[in-house]
Parts: sequence; C-alpha cells; structure tokens
Amino acid sequence: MQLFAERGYQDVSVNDIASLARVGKGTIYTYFSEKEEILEACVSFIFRSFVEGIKKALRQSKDVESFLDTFVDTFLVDVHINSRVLFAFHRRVHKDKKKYECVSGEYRKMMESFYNKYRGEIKVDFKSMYALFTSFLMASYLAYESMEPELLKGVVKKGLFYSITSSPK
Amino acid sequence: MQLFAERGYQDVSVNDIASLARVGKGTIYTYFSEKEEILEACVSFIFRSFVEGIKKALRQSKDVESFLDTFVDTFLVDVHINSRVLFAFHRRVHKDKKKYECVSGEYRKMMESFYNKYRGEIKVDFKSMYALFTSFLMASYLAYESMEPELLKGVVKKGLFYSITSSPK
Amino acid sequence: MQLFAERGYQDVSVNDIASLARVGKGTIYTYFSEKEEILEACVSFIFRSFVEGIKKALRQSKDVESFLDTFVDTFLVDVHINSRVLFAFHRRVHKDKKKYECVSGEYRKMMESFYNKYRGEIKVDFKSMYALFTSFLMASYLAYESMEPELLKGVVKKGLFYSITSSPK
Amino acid sequence: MQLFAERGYQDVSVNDIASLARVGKGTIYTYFSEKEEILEACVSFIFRSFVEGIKKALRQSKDVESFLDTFVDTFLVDVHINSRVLFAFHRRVHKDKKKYECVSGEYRKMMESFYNKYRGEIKVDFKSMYALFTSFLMASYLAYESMEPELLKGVVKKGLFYSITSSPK
DNA sequence: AATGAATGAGTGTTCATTCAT
DNA sequence: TATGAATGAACACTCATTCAT
Repeated sequence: MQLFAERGYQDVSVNDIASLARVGKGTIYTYFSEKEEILEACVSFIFRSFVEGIKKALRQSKDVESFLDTFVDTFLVDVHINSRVLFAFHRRVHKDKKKYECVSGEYRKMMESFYNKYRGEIKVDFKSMYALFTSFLMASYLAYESMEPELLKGVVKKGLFYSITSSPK
Repeated sequence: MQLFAERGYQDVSVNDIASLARVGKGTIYTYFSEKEEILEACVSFIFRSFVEGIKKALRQSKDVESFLDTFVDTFLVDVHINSRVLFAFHRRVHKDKKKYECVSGEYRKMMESFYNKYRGEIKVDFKSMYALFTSFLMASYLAYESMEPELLKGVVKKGLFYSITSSPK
Repeated sequence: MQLFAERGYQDVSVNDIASLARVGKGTIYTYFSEKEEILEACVSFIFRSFVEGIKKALRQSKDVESFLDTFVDTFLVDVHINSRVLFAFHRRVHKDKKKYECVSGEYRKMMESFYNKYRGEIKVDFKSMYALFTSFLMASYLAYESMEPELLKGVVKKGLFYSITSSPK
Repeated sequence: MQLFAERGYQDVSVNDIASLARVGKGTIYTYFSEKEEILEACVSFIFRSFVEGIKKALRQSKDVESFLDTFVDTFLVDVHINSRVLFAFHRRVHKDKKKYECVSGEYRKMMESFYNKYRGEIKVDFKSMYALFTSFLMASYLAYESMEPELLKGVVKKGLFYSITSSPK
C-alpha cells in the first residue's frame, strides 16, 4: 500500500514490493498470481475498513448527520494512503466492472443498509447517492494536501449531507 | 486526449498515439520532444478552455452564484474526457510542481481574479477555495458515469457555492 | 571532416552535417546517395593530399631519408583531423576491401613508385612496407595528443626509416 | 570481445551479444547495467592480461631489450581481437578520461615500474614513453593483417627499443 | 536544385513472469 | 515453501532515407 500510494501502480515494480517486504521476487508469486492481484488485495483491505466504518457509524447514528459525522472521521483516517491506492485501482480496473464489484461488493451492501435505514431523509436515488459518496470521498484526496484537515472534514460532511438530503428540484 | 482519457498515461504507447493519428511514430517526435510533452499539450489545451470559461463567467456574473452557474456549465462540457486527462496528468506530475504551475498558471490567475472580485462573499482563504474547486471538479469525473448530468451539475454548483461561502466556523 | 574527426562516423548524424554545412538535410542526398558516401568523399580528399605529398617528396628526394623528411612533414599537417577521419573510415569499411581500394588506389600506386624508386635501400617487401607506413602514420594519431609535435615527427621519421631499411634478419 | 573486435561498439547490438552468448537479452542486464559496461569489462580483461605480461617481463628481464622481447611476445598474443576491442573502446571513451584511467590504471602503474627500473637506459620522459608504447602496440593491429607475424614482432620490438632509448636530440 | 516533414526499422533498456533449485 | 537467474515482449526514442513541394 505504501508503494502504490507513493507512486501509483505502474511505477511500482514487483521487485520494489518484494524488496520492501524483504522476500524474494518469486515468493510474491506464491501468494499472488499476478501483479494486479496485489493491488486488488490492497483495495479489498481498504474497503473492509470502510465497511467497518459504516457498521460502526450505523450502530452509533440516529440520523444522516450523525452517521456522516462518525463515518467521515473514520474514512479520513489514512486518507493520505488509502485514497491514493484507490485512485491507482480506479484508473486500473476502470473498464473491468467485475473486478471492481468483486472488491467493493460488501461496501456497496453496507451503503445500501445506510440508504434503507435513512431512506426518509435521503432525497436522491441510491445510484446517485453512491456516486456522491465516491466523488466526495475521492475528492478529499485531491484537496487533502492543500487544506486544513478540520476544514476538509467539515466541507466533506456538510457537502455530503447537503447533496443527498436536498431535493434536486 | 482520447487515448489518455481512456487508458491513462502509462497504458498509452507512443505507437498507439501515432496509429490513431494515422502518422508514423517518428512524426510524433517532430512535434514533441518526448511522450510527456504530449500529455502536457493536452492539459494546456484543457486549461486554456477553463480560462476561457472563467473569463466568460466573470464577464457575465454579478455574484458567486451566477458565476458558478456559467462556469460549471462550461466546465462540464467534455468533462468526460477532460477530467480523465487531468487525472492522468495529476498522477504524473504530482511531485513536479514546476511543470504543473507552468500549464495551470493562467488558470490560477483567473481564479485569483474571481476570488478578488467576490472576496466579500467568499469565506475561505484562496488556497482552500482553489483546492475545493479542484476537488469538486475532479470529483465530478468519478461521479460522471453514474449520475444524471443535470443532477451532477446541480450538485457541483451547490456544493461549490456552499463550501466556499459558508464560514467554516 | 570536422564532425567525423570529433565524433567518429556513428555519432555524427546526417542532420549534424547538414546543419554545419548550412544546407537542408535533403540537399545532402542530392550530392551523396547515402551517409557512407560522405565519409568516403572525406577519405578520398585526404588520400589525394597524401598523393600530392608523395609526389612532391618523390620529386625533391634523392634517398629514403630525404623522402621521409618531406613526406612526414606533409603528412603530419592536419594529422589531428585526418587520422581521426581515417580511423572512422578504417573501422567502417574494414571488410569491404573494394571500397577501401577504391579511395586508396592512387595512394597505393604512388607508394609503389616510391618503392620502385628506392628498391635498393628498402629491405622489406612492398606489402610489409605499405603496412608499416599505414601503421606508423595511423599510430601517430594516438600519440599525437600526448607528445611534442617535433618529438613525434622525429619518432615517425626515424621509426619508419629504420623499419623499412633494416633487414629483418 | 569477438563481436566488438569484428564490428566495433556501435555496430554490435545488445541483441547480437545475447544471441552469440545464447542467453536472453534481459539476462545481459542482470550482469551489466548498460551496454557500455560490457565493453569496459572486455577492456579490463585485456588490460589485466597486459599487466600480467609486464609483470612477467619485468621478472625475467635484465635490460630494456630483454623486457621488450618478453613483453611484445605476450602482447601480440590475441592481438587480432584485443587491439580491435581497444580501438572500439578508445574511440568510445575518448573524452571520458575518468573511465579510461579506471580500467587502465593498473597497466599504467606497471609501465611506471618498468620506467623506473630501466630509467638509466630510457631517454624520453614517461609520458612520451607511454604514448610510444600505446602507439606502437596499437599500430601493430593495423599492420597485423598484412604482415608476417614474426616480421611484425621484430619491427615492434626494435621500433620501440629504438624510439625510447635514442635521445631525441 | 533545395528542402524538411514524414517515416519505420532498429536501438538500449525495463520488468512481469517462469521455473529449476 | 522460498528463491532469484533467466527471459522476451514491450517501450520510448533515434535517425538514415524518401519524396512532395
């Protein structure tokens, strides 16, 4: 994850990974059948942490606002690394919907739980809401390096709240 | 631009570009001294269109809201291609601030004009405002494929308006 | 000649030649059908100057020693450039005896005149004498940069005189 | 060495080397980090053999003449290949004195030992002597193909002896 | 006659992947 | 199971040569 975050997918060689992991290059292929699988594993790991974040937020929240409060805090932990890895992945599997769904399936399901739980408050359809979450959260990576963390959190929280609860008229 | 948008920088070979352009590989090097220069030219082209958009929006606007109204419409033309190319570029020149400033300089200046013109309404500092524009606009790429264009425009306009004019408290 | 002397054959591009000559690249091909012909023309030019040198030396000399005195002086003019060009050529046409004989034919004939004129003094066969001239003169390039010109001339004159007039026993 | 000797540096591709060595092109890069390093390795190998030759000659000799007798015999072994490789190298690193000194350093030191041991007999300064050795020995390559080996050896031995022991007046 | 834009074969080099040990 | 030497397809880039103007 460290390497993919620092340099993206293409600029990291299997050798780099093996070196950092202090194993032989061949050993990598005992556990992954190709380089892309390593990236997938990283992304799965990240999505699992998102799932945990949503679970926790769902448990502790009583409305969309309090959900976002907990979730965004969780999400923005490690945003520096996570989002870069996700970008690398996004670019990479762009057309291979299957692969994407495979690693993000559980996350999507949790988002559905959230959608269903607060269906009353949410004014956009699920697809749009999902897209808005993705967009806002990804965008926070781009802004991350130039903005105060607290300001960023505020913007993301309010921005998300605003866009999914206002009726688009 | 088409190729960089579809596949990013690394997954496009100079040969691919030459083939699509129906010229010989060598011909490319008559006009660009290295592959990266092609990407830079694309990005410069995009930024020039942004600059035009801002100029027009500044001329026609009388407040932040009307500015955003015009600007976002202009910006979201070709967002499909533009933002992917910008992403490819972003990843690529990430650390080479010089190169980035070189192509985005004029755009930044126009944003400064906007900032100065409506300084009264805008509640965040310039750096944050710039980061927010970048983030929102980039993020619209990610959302673009899953959302209704009109819905997206609305979200971006309101989201931007909201995040730069609310005091972060 | 300047370029070939400075950089050898391969490190000089047709473009370099055209630029230095202040003509278009295409113009080169009006006068030479391929790059190698340019080198050949240079070498022909050099050999013609050698031929002149031998002619003059033959006219003015009455024995091997006085011949060498005149010839070596003539030869070592421009040795810096000439020998580098000849080296470039030598390497290049190494196996193509035809090409070599073509440009050096007249020079060889003059050497034969010299050989025949002073056959009494010369103790090696023509082939060896020819090889020794070539060797000594070429070698002077390698020594040229580290030795006093006058010392070099002395060594070449005496070395040549010695090696062709001593009987090899 | 065979390929560099036959065709020089530029006309040998890494592919040619790999093919002749019956290994994959990539394998070459496991052992050499760039093409030039291969040439350097060849030249180092040759210089090591020269160093051995001088050591042996110094051990067995009691004057300049007997030194040359042993040394030239050693030197002219493989002259066919060695000198062509050295020429390729000479042209190549011509301006990069560092690289040249790096591979020829030990050889130069041995020549200094020789110079110091027989300082009484030698009439030129070290630099000139070194240049003369280089020139004569290199020149023997050019003559090699047209002269009887024994005749050549004789010429080189006597030529060298003569040029370094006669006072240049 | 002079040009230089266009070309593509050829180069050095990288790197994901394989496989014998 | 762990390894890294070996591999060759693929890449960015160069340059002698052509040819329409």
